Amino acid sequence: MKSVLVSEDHAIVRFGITAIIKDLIHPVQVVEAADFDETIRRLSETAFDLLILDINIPGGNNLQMISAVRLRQPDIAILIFSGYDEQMFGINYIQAGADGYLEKHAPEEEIRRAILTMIESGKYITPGIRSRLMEHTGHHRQTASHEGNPLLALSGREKEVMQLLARGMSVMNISRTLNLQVTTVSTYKGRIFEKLNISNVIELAEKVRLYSN
Amino acid sequence: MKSVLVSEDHAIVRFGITAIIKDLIHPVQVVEAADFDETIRRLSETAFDLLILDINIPGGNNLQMISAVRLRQPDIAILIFSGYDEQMFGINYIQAGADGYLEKHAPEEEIRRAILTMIESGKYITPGIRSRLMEHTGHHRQTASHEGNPLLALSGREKEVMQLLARGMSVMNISRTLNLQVTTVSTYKGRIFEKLNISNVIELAEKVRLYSN
DNA sequence: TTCCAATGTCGAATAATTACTACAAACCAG
DNA sequence: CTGGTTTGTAGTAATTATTCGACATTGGAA
Repeated sequence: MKSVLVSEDHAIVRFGITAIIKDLIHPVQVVEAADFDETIRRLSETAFDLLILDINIPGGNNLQMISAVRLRQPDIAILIFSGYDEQMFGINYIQAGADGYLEKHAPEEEIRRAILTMIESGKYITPGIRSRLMEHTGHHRQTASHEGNPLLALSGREKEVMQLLARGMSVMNISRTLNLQVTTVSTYKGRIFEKLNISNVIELAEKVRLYSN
Repeated sequence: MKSVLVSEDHAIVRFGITAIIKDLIHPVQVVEAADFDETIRRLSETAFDLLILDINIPGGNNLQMISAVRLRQPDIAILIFSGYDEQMFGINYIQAGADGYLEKHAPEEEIRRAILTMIESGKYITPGIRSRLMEHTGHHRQTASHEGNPLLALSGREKEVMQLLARGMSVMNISRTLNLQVTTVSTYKGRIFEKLNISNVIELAEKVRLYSN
C-alpha cells in the first residue's frame, strides 16, 4: 500500500489534497501534518512513499527542510507545493533536492497529474520549471552575467524576501513569516535594494512585475 | 435540495470545500466558479441557497461584489471566505451586506461549522469578528457618492500626500517636501489607507495607477 | 588546497513610522 | 444659526525599520 504525508497548514487545502489522493490511488494511507515539527515527527514514525510539502509551512520555510526530511527518509519522494508567488525561489528547492514542484494555484487536472506522476515515477517537473532550472544551473554571482533579468542577481533568500516585500508586506511581518529576526530581514531588504539599484518598495514592485516571468 | 455555489480561484481549495459540503449536507448540489464573471453567470442561471465567496477572486475584489450578487439573488446567503492578509479588510464585506465571514486558515472544524450554520440559519460570524465589527461600526461615510473612483474620497492635502507616497517617497521625506511634521504626514497616510481600504503603499500605488486620470 | 567573496543570520544603537489623542478652522445639513 | 463632520495640523508614546558591524558557512577561483 502506498502512503503519503501531506504537510500543509491550511486545513481546507490539506483536506482537498487528501481527497484527491484518496480518489486517485488505492489502497492508500494519507497522513496530514499542519506544521514542520509534526511533519518531522510523522517521518520518524512511519515510512512514506511521498511527501507533499508546502514551502510556507510554519516552522519550516527554508531550504534545510529538504535535508531534514532526507535525514529521516532518504528515499522519500518530495513534491514541493508552492503557494502564492514563490515561483522565483521555488526552484531553489528543486536544486536542494526535492523531486517535484507544484504550484498551489494549478488547475485540478495538473494537481492530479503531479501526484500520480510522483507516486509512479518519483518525479514531477513541468517544462516551464525545467527550463528555468536550466538557466539557473551553472552561473551564479558576477553582476555582468544577469544582463537581461536583474532579479537573477539575488540570492535565494533575497528573492524570497523580495516577493513578500513586493506584495507590500512589512519587514516585521516578513520576519514572522520566515521566522527570522527583523534585522535580518532588513539586511536582506537593504541588499536587495542595492543589487537592484532602487530605493523603495514601489520600485521593487515594478521590477518584480516587469521581470518576474 | 440545497444548492451551493463555491467561488474560489484555487482549484484545491475549491475541491476541498466542495468535498466538505458534500460530506456535510445531502442531498446537495454544488457548483464551482473560478472567477467573478463565472460566479455572476452561474447566479443568473440557477438559484442557490448559499454562496461561498473568496474575497480575492479574480475579477472581483471589491465591495461591489456583494451588490452584484444581491442584484441577481436577493435572498442568497453569502459567506465571505477571506484569505490571509485581508482579515482587517474583510469586515467591510459584512457591513456591505454579506451574511458570514470565514477565514481560509480556519481549522477544518470551524469550516464545517460555518458552512452548516450558514445553510441552517443563513448567518455565521465568529465572536472575534463580531467584536471587531462593533468597533468599526460608527465611522462609515456615505460610500455611495464616489462610486467609480475611490480616490475622489480624499481631501486635497491627502491627495497630495498620496501622490508622493505612490512614488515611493518616505513619510519623512514627504514631511520635508511639504513642510509638515512627520506625524502630520503619517496621519494623512493613515487616513488615506483607511479611506481607500488598503494597508500598504504597494496597494496604494496600484490604486493610483488604476484610478489616476 | 587555500582563500575570498557571497550568503544567511543577528545584536545593539539609532532613526523612522505609527497609534492615539487633540484641537481649531472650514463645511454643511437641517 | 447650530451642531455634527471633515480637514489640516501636531505632540507623546509606542512600534518598527535601518545601520553597522560581526561571524559562521559555502562554493568557487586560483
